[in-house]
Amino acid sequence: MSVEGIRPAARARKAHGERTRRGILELAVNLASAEGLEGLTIGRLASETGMSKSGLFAHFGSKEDLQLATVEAAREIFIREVIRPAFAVEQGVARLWKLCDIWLQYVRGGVFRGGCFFSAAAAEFDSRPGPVRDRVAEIMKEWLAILRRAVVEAQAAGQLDRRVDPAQLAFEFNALEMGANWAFQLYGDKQAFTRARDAILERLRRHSTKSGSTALPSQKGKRSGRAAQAK
Amino acid sequence: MSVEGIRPAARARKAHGERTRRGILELAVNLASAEGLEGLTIGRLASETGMSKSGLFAHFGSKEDLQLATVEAAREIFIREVIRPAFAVEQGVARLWKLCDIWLQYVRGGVFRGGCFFSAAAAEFDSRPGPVRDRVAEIMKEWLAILRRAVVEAQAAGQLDRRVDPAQLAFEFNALEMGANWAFQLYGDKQAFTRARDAILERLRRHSTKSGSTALPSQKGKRSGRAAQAK
DNA sequence: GCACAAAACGAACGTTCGTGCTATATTGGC
DNA sequence: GCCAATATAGCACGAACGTTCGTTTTGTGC
Repeated sequence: MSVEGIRPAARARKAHGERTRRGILELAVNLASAEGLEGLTIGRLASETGMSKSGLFAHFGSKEDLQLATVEAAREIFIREVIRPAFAVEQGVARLWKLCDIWLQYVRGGVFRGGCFFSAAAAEFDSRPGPVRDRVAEIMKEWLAILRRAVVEAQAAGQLDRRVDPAQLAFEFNALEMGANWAFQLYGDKQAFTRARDAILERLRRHSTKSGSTALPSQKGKRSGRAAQAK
Repeated sequence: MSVEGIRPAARARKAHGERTRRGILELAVNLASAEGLEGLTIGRLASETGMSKSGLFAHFGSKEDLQLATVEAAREIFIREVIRPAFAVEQGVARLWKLCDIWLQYVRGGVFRGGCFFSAAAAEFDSRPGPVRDRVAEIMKEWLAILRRAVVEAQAAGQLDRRVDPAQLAFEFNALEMGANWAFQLYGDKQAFTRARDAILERLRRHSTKSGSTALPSQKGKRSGRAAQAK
């Protein structure tokens, strides 16, 4: 049923529909990051796009499918905005640092209206079993794995102390980032980004070998590091 | 309107109602920690308590009042379960550590079905202005202030390096704790508690003076610290 | 220009939500 | 044991939810 046995001949055409679908999802991601994936209502989304409820609904078979599509769209944005730029940098401490730094910028810069989409989605669905929860958990595991791998690569390159546990460091960095997101969303506290940044940098510096620490930004005055960055 | 101009004469009596109200809120807190404060529906809460919707509703003037009362009830539980036990310990590094340790235990032990009530509530309401959001933000600020003050006291007692920024340390500890909560809720990963614990302890030890470090648990083998703790 | 499928629409469905009204138990003070 | 206040129940409401249906518009291949 639904969109399963697609349309053998058509399919290739799919002229206009794909574009509107993209447009819908773009809006959906932003709405959901602020109001939650459950608070993302079809009526609201319809009026926001200027479409009718039923017209919009036809693009997805059910609300759950809409939620899953929204999660997927958010993942692509995340990859484009965070992962890709960080992977443009060479392996090692440099990339590890870039991953964290860009993440903080991506939240601070308001790529999503409600802060990190996945932090919000994870909190919302962590007690709500189902495909949405599963997919969100999977995606966040991907992110943690990327962080962990970056640590391992930095160690392999001789830039990071081999005694640090990659999973432990990934956990800590992720926690600090999400902590900054939390403080910013709840209090509008931009200093939280500096705090997370400082904490991560401090840890990176402490465990870096001489060759690794050249990949880190130069140490400015202890206080408030790079406050001028995005001002 | 609602419960504003209360009941001048009565009020003092308030015989039976208070008990049922307590009972309702106890259930409400647990439901809300799992399904969210918005997902906490009056009908659901009524059937869960065996009351009628309207009977239950009469205890609170509106859903928002119910949410606020639920938040307050959660705060009291948090104080009883975390703050009070930690304040039974003497000021200084010992209390600071106890605050973090008990927090982790309180989440791990499942005091609330859905993990830390306030992490969930903050994530849910951070983009939803109103009294509920304000109150939640206020309560979390209290918590951060308690952490910060514990750091200051430890410094005043000469147990902690005076150069560390109390707000920074409070931010980091809080982030690590919430990170552990996140990992546990999403993956059931109990190791996350060990990770947060290790990270916090490591930081405490590094900044402790000789007299301060005696207040910390003895350093067991680097690996997995106190895995046996609650098993 | 005709035919046909994709895309969008408008109206309605059954449910559930929060919230009022009104009536009936239950209770404490005299 | 009565009275007033409190506590709970019953019922109905308007709105919003996700979803379905039949119809109309739109766009292209022949």
